[in-house]
Amino acid sequence: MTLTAVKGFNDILPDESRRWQHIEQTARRVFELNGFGEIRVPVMEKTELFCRSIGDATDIVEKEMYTFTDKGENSVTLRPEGTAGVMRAFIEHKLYAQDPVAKLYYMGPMFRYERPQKGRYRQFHQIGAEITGVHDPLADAQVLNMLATFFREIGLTEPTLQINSLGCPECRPAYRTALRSFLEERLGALCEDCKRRFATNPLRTLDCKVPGCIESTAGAPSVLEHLCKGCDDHFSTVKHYLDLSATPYSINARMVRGLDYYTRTTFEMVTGLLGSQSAVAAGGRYDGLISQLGGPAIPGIGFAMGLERVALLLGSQEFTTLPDLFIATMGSSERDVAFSLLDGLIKSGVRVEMDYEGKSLKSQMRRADKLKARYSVVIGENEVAAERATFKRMADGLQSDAALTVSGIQTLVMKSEQ
RNA sequence: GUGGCUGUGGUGAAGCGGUUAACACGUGCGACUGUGACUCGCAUAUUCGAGGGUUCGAUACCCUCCAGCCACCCCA
Repeated sequence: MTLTAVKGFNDILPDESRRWQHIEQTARRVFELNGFGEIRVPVMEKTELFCRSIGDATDIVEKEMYTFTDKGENSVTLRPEGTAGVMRAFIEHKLYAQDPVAKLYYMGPMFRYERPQKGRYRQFHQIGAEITGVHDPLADAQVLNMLATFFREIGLTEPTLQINSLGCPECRPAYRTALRSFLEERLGALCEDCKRRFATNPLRTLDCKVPGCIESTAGAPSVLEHLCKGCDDHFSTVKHYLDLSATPYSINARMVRGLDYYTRTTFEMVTGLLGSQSAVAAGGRYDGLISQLGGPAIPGIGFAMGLERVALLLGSQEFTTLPDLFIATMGSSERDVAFSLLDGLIKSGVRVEMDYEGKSLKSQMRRADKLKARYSVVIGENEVAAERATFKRMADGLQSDAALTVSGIQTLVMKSEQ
């Protein structure tokens, strides 16, 4: 093995790729039904965009970005997430000017320089959606409901919705202070990581996995009890709408997000089936982000889901399409007829296969079987002369005679579809 | 960035100092010279992640490196 892919960058082979297409198509259908339109933004942005949106002090920006200087001496970065780029485009094209409410979705590769592990790669893929311009909790509820619907449609019951509110710049500082003084008293009992978190990001101690920390922080003050009137009302209304739309959820007051821009509603779709990668999709409200990026003071809410993780949850479900017909030929003179048929049938929407290399009939039949073709037909001199052939239904070996023409075969194949 | 585990064919793997590197699946061809699936036969790793070392001899033991996986950190 001389030349291999870059660490953490994977090839998606056809079988896997079909599973991905199924996920993408389902997302498109559900999102479009909700009135979202796809936006396609570049995979690379100016580094500054991510520093200003995600937050300079976050791990993503500090140590996980693919940042380099291009030939024009500009610092550019392969996008580590989607929202920042979408919001940059939103502002750049003044989308708010033509419609106060924008509903956008996107899908594509993201890049983070992390140590690869199950469900986490350096190039990974996300499908995300954003609503901008709506303060009302109805937007939160629609986004959450849409996400839940997506998972239901894709056939998964496993990831479950957890919601929380992180408050706003009004009430969060007070909560931070309260939490900090609570932690300060138990600092000795916390793990090394949590001692560090106490200084850098005290909220993070709440989702530490070390048993000792879970125990010591059990009685920690809850964000939800420190919300200001506005945030509290907002959260209640979100819950109200979720109940109205029968969207199942649970409240997790210890849920923390890794990006600085989140305010108020935050949420995750979590699973216990992916080891440590429990978050399959996550997001939240970001009321300050757009203005922070130099745009108008417009609120937003959105989420992103990890395609690799959804694909893992779908497991080995197959999404292959099988050939309708395999054409076997006796000799080289029949291959012209076969190829013309193949061409005509494909053009009329029939999935056909034939042998490429003039192999023995036995080999061709074996291949027909291996490809799981529904029908097979053998074309020899007699068939060409008579313009009729015997078609064999592979499943049970039943043979039937039909015209050796595109329309003749098409009817035969279509007829047996029901 | 830190830790643990693992590296034998297309795949799953046996072998743990001297073997034709077992077996199974897969793949190709044939038995059936105009028909697949079942069965049977043949073929399919000059080589055991790479480089050193120990030894008469190393896939096996030692060292280094590399890769993969999983976990931590963090995150979708």
